[in-house]
Amino acid sequence: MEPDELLEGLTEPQREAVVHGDGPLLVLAGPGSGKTRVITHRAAYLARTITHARHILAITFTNKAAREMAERMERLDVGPGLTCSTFHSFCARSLRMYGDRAGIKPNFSIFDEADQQQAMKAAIRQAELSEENFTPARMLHKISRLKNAMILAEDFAQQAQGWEDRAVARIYLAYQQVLKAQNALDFDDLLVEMALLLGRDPELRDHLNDRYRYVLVDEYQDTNHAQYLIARGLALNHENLCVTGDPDQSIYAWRGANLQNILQFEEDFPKAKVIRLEENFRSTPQILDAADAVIKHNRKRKRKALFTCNPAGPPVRVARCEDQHAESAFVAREIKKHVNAGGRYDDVAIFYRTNALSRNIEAALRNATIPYQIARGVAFFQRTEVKDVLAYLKVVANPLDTVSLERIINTPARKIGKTSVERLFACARQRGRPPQALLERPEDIPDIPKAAVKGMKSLMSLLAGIAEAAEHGAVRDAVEYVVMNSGLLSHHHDSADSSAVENMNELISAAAQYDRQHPDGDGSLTDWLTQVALVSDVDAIDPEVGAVTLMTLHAAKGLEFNHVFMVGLEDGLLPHQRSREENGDIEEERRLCFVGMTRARRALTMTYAKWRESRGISQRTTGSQFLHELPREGIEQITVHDEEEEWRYDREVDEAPLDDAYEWREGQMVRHPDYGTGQIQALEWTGRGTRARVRFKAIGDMTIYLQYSNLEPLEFEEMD
DNA sequence: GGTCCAACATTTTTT
DNA sequence: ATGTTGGACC
Repeated sequence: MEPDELLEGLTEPQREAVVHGDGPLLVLAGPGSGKTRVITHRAAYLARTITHARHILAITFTNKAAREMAERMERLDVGPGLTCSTFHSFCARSLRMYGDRAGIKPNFSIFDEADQQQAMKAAIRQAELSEENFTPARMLHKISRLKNAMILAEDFAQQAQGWEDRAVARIYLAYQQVLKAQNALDFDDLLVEMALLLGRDPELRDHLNDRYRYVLVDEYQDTNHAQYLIARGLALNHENLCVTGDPDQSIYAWRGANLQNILQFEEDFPKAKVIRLEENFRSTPQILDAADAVIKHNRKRKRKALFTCNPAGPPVRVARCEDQHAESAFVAREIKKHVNAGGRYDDVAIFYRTNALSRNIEAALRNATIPYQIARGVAFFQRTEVKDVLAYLKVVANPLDTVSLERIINTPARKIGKTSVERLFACARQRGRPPQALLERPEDIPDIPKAAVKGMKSLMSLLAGIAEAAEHGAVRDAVEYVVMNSGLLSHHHDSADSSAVENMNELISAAAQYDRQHPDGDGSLTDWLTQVALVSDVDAIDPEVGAVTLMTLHAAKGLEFNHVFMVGLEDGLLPHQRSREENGDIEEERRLCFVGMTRARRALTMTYAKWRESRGISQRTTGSQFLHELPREGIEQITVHDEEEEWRYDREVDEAPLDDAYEWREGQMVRHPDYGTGQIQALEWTGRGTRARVRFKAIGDMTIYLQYSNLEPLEFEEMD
């Protein structure tokens, strides 16, 4: 392919971004503006003209995005040696290669959430604080935020003010000690250590700068400070850093993403060229207008002109449903209609704010025999039996990994009781040696019952067998060896949950697939474990699987579907209640809504339920304020009733102003059990919920919180 | 060491 | 309402 062919069919700004040669480049790309196309064509163009594929590094946030990008670049014939990777896997790989320069052993374990939890419990104990007051989950979150901001344990210990922060600092220090002792890094450490390494080791930095002469970071608006330092460090010498992103799609501030990274790019890199991609090639004008109307309500925002030349499509629909059952049944019915009219299941996606909302939808889809896939890739790897198998392999790969050792030492049972385990760990601490080293001679550990000694010996020979299998064979062989010889198979075979055995077999298949991807024997157990540790929810989604896709709004970023349903558009759900509480950010919720809406190509349906059941109780809801922010025109309203097991809905296309879709609106007549009838004068969304100023006929103006009052909307004919 | 029951919380979003 | 965890009991 000739370089010029790569420019065919591109708009002027797209073309400019593709041909931009050396120097920093910021591509501000609105939703559906062909960003991925620009990135892939740019990489191919660079590889064709001024560099080689092996000097190009593209960093994304999910494996799925990395995989897709690599495939698309391959199709453009970019050449061999290109690196497409997520931040985390790039860091993990680099640290395995170069970490020894910073005292990190190459076989380090990567601790997932459950592992972190265990390590944190140990740390809290070590810091002599109670799990009651310092819950592991909260501490992990706090420490994660600190790490994302590159505040190390030592730094924080120095600056911590007040009793609580000083306690957190002690826990942070202890936690890092626990990880260090186990030769383990958590997700955040991968970034932190890489950023530190780049900062402290100029020689390595130069080496990497020379290897990766063109660095490309996607979704730059979601980078945290550590990721920012990594991107900068990788491009320090050549400044060939191309970042793409959209401030309006920043949805990870809660996880430490720093919007300033993208907003201040031009100040960071004064020579930066800035290109705006504002033409949308994805959605209908109705969808784009609706999304634009919502996002315009954000104050902290740079104005951006979104436009599309796409032909008009059906109106954006807002469906008010009686309750969550009516809602999910409506969605299922609409999907059926779509398919009966010749549409495909994989045209359709359903988004929700919280994972808990998927349950109803799933039930309705199953009921209607609609095939669906759900973005829950990590769930598989969190299954007990899968975690067990992996823990054996992790112990073999990294003998210092005590969290994993503790998991498997007596699973399946080999007569090593809780007390024996405690004595083993106590003895290890006392002698300053790792527990697994003591297991070489279990009879030397004081007060261990004979049976336990025997169990420890059999565990050690099992581990030796796994190590042997891992050394000589493919990863598949090692995994299979664990499943076959650990006793886990029979342990789970007669358990009530028959899927356990299937899952272990599936894990073997996953390893086999990995082996096939590494036919030259360049794969390794450690590498596979890394890959497995870094899978994300969306990674499991196959866009062409012939099924409806279910996912959270967060997971939806970067994807697109012909028909999108967004459910649960309710006050407290989207925007989520938590965004109202301390340091919450309602604007981030609005961006989340914007991201969801702009995933839709042809059709967008937003639903909400008047009654929603959560935790066993049904509660009256209020429509999301974002619905009120939709434009006045081009919206179709649907009311979904629940009538005698027959789901029916009425339509009022464009006949009434949008506000009629909601029972709570200015001018609405209402009845209060104590104050009688009145009219809503004003509505306001506050920290405590939706607040209405009502002018009652009998007593005058009152301020009422909708969710706490038994206010009832009155139909026209009911008014006195 | 395994099973069963009761108490408990339910995590917004995730690499 | 439901799933998880911890403790009591076998």
